[in-house]
Amino acid sequence: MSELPTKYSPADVEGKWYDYWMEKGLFKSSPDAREPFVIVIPPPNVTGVLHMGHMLNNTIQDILTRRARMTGKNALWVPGTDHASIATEAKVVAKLAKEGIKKSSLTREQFLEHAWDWTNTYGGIILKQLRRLGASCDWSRTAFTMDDIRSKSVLRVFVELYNQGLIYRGKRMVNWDPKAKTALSDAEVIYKEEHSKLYHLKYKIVGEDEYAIVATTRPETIMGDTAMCINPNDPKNAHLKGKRVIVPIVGREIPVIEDEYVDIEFGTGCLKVTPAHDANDYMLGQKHNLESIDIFNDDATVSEAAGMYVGMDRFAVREQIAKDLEAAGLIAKIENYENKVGYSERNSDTVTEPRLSDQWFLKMESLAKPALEGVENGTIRFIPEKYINTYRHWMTEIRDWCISRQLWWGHRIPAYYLPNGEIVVAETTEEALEKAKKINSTLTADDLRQDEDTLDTWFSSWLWPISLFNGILDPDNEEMRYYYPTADLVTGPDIIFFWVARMIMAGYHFAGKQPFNNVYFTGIVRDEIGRKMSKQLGNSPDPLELIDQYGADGVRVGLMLCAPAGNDILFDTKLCETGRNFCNKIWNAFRLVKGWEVNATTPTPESAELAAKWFKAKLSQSIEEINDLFSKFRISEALKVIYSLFWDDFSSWYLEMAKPAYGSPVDEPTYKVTLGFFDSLLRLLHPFMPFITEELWQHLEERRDGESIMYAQCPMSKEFDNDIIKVMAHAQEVVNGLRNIRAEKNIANKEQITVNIIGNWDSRENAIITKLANIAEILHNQEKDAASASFIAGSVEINVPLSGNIDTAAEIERLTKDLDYAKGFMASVQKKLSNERFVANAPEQVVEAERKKLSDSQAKIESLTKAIEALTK
RNA sequence: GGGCGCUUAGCUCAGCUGGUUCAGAGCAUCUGCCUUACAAGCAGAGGGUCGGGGGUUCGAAUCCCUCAGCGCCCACCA
Repeated sequence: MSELPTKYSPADVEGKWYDYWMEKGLFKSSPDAREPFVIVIPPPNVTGVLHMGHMLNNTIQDILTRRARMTGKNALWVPGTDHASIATEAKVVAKLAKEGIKKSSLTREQFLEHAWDWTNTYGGIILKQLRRLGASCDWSRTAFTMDDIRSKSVLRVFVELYNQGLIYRGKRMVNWDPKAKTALSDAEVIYKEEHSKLYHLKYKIVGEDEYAIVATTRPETIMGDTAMCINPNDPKNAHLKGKRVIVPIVGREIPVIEDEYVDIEFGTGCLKVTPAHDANDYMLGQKHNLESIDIFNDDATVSEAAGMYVGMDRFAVREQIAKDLEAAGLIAKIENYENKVGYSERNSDTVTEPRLSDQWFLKMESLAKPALEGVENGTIRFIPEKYINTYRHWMTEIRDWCISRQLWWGHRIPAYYLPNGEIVVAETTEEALEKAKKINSTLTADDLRQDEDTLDTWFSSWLWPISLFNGILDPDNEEMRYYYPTADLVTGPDIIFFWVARMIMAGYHFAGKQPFNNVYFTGIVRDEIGRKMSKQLGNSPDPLELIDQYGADGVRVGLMLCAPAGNDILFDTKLCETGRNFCNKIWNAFRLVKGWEVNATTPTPESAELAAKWFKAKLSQSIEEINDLFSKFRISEALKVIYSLFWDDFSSWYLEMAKPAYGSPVDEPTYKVTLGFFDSLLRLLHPFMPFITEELWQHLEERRDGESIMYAQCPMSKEFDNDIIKVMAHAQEVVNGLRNIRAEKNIANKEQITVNIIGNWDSRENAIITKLANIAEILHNQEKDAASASFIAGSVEINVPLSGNIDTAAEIERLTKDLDYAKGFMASVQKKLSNERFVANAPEQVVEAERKKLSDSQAKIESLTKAIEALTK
């Protein structure tokens, strides 16, 4: 192996092993006797490309899946994509527009053809990109929210819920996206704080020369005003009771109504009521039986009904009408004002418009109840737990879900209108006709008109953990029984309501059980200065370029090093360097070990034997720690433990102790035990760094065709010798002290030194320090040389006689510094121990520990004092 | 307006049920090394009154109160 290059080259390795895993079918899973472990992927947008958020998310899923596989479970990670109705339809519309084709000039069928073309061209790129990351998904199961099974599942569920009376159609005030020309659910509106203006408009009181002033942020909606409202308890507006006022410019007379909804303190206490364009006004309109004038078209241009400014855009009208009002002297004042403006989640530059329209809704209350219980009673665990609060809050205040969208790309609502206006709901046209015939036997298929709307994308993804196993269409199938409920869900907290909560509801409602046991919420990936990574800002590195540059393993490690659960991730490409460097470290450790010449007759040196004993214990200790961290989903910390185990304990200490002198062969037992350690370390590392570990594991010894570290078992911790760990820790302290003296006294590593040990000494340390600190001779309790340097390790003084000149003054200064510190330390311990209440109240162990501290520090002070005395002679 | 969370070394963060794993890690900085696995490396070093104030306790980074700053989520105040 010595001919191996000194640097690890991911490009030569990653593709090779991914192909191997695929060829040998190692990602595949089917039900068997083992315990199942399932993760379903949060389906990315089918036409999306991989960004850093996906990288993080999927790295975690892969780590969990690979680890489960290595602990004997039948691990399955199911991949798939989401049709993302609004986003995809918007992209297709934009593409057609570029080609000079208007959506309105196409039939639904023609448009869908274009959409499918688009999907087939760009679809699934993201899944291919995931392979570069090393994702161990069972690709043979790749699903799409609009494929056959998933589509049928959606329709089945719609019909079922309709029959259960949970789905209804109604005219409601909904959030409207005037660009996509569709309704949105409440969750799809994002409110942003904005600087706007508060216009104080003058409404002339009929029959008087006085004006009532109304404050509004939306003067353009005055064409839709059908009342003015005051609070009946408002003394300052009492004179308006029963009056009528004239809408400025429009000239329409409207009544003044009274309702306690109005905030007396806001503005003048007068509210203009526009029932068609504000949710609250709509409520007032219903209550007071007001006329409703819809002054906007579906694209938010002014409609004929407004009677003026027809065809203008809502924002242009606002400016124009402000000017016109000003000119007419009907504006009392204009103030700067901060308010929240709603934007469409998927068309982020589009301000949503409250709009009255016929939509389909799903009643949520009964669905929410078991879903809330499942999380509260711990059946479903949230990591981190803080999101339980968020979830509870939303679930208890849940509102009905607007599930219809005025789009073509999606699952068309399986509702059919009869000529008399009645509705039948059925999974297919044939069934619908049958049902319709029961109402009117003379009807034919042509008499039925299917609803034009499609369903919210989330109405398919909420079924994902069930529909992936065909659990909607065939609830009691083998896969459902085996794989459901799934183990872990890994997703971002930003879709806790959109997706997580709804999946839980669907899980209990349709499968009778929770869809998953654990939900791991990742953080949001931000750049070095804390900004969310986004295309617009251009601050998101291209994940594939990162992989080219640092290797998939390097990027994975880089991401995981900064990714504790639930915390945002400030991502810096520097971290990928750390990851890449770690790959090199592993690579070079391997070069060292595999480069050893083995000799069967060489006896095992004591240092190597001790090192092996120690590392064996250290390994078990670390495995325990790692297991514990994994059980708490502290994946980032688990990686840090393994990282340090490999770099510090294995490479810096173990290998240095075990490696044979230059040019000498290694003894066989040491070689074998070292390979064994390496094997264990690779297994521990594999979930995090799949490629390099496979490459080296395959080199470690001859492997059968089809064999892979993917199925090697994760090392288990065994009972370990704590004593040897303590002995080593002390020896390490001594070695560090000696290295320090070398550094300070400029003693080259090649130059051997003599050590004089004063105090109690465990002879096992001899071999270790001799090997690591290049020691010629170890003396015990010898008279100290005047020209020598000392330090204290534990309660032992380590004295190094220095043959050459020594800066006595500097040495005294150094030792005095140590002495002062030790004295101060002892004083604080004494103070504690002389405090009667401490001795009386603190647990025995703690007091005992303090006593030990005291005696240790006394010994230390004694040694230091002697050392200083020796120098001052 | 309600809720949640954060503030520890120059930077990013660990620090679980108060007490030798309590002041830590990585990166950055500085010093010395091309020591035959690794300069993408090795060996050292410096650096923090744990956001401010108060309290509980024998003992507080850790528990409580309060103030300040930051972030996120929810909510129909025009």
